[in-house]
Amino acid sequence: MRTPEELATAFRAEGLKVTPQRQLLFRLLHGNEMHPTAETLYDVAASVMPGISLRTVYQTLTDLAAMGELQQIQLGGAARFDPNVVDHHHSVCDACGEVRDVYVANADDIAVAGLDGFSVQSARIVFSGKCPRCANTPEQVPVHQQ
Amino acid sequence: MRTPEELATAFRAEGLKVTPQRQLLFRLLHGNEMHPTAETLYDVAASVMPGISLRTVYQTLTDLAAMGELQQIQLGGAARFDPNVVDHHHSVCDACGEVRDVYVANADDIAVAGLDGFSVQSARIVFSGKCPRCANTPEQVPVHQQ
DNA sequence: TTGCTAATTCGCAAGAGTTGCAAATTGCTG
DNA sequence: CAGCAATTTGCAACTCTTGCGAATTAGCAA
Repeated sequence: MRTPEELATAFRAEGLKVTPQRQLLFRLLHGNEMHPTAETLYDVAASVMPGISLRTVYQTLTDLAAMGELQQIQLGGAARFDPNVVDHHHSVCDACGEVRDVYVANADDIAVAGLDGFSVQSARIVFSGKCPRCANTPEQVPVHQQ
Repeated sequence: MRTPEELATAFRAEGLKVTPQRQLLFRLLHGNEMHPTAETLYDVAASVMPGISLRTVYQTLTDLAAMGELQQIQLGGAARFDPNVVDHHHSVCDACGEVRDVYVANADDIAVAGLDGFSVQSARIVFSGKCPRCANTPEQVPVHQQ
């Protein structure tokens, strides 16, 4: 995702308005590595700007995703949003639900059978397992949030 | 997923009962390559056994998934269920929503950075793009079902 | 600066997908 | 064949997300 300033320009260029709500969300998302859900982001936003609505957060996230500034991750439950649009993948801890970025070096080298004629636009890998923290703490209730 | 007969035995071995509803679902799922949702499967089941409830379909799918007989695929929208538990991955058509099985030969060879300490239990790849049929029919309304 | 207009915000209702619950039913074991 | 625990069902409730309409507001031009 680009900087809040660049996004402001990009939004105006598309005829979209740069409201205080959006500026706040731009700032909260920029460089954010927590893979927040709409609700999580809303909670943080609301603590800074009490009147903001969850509806607006959804709206802005949708806009950003449509502009390719955000990657939307579906893992079951609420969608996660990732401002990191560099080619990368994700790991998900089965115990605590934490999502982290993972970089796969030779992803393009994988040999594939079965997609005859299918034109691949993107490939996304999700690694499931236990994060270092949870690997040592066997029984734990999934939090599904950071 | 094992055969309906083997599943019947396996269920009884776990103290679970083998009801007509479950037997029907076992049969409908065995060798099924359509990656149905719970609702889709329910529709087919109900056409054969009119009284069956959607709740029971969810229940049985959950049981089978917990026993490792079914792979549950989250792509946004309703969950898909795949009785193919051989190591494989999936492609999803952005236009029609069709899900197909994809076999990745050297999936274990991929070099990964960023999962320091994370113990991977499974890796799932989803390829997005256009299926052969939709690649030639540019503008189409997504059906998200077969 | 002012006014206009289209975009946005916000709250609520509604929609999709899924799960909890309790009463009635039914496999399975002895 | 009796008894019990598992299952089935229907419904309500719950989570996540989107549609809608009225009130507000950013951005542009004069």
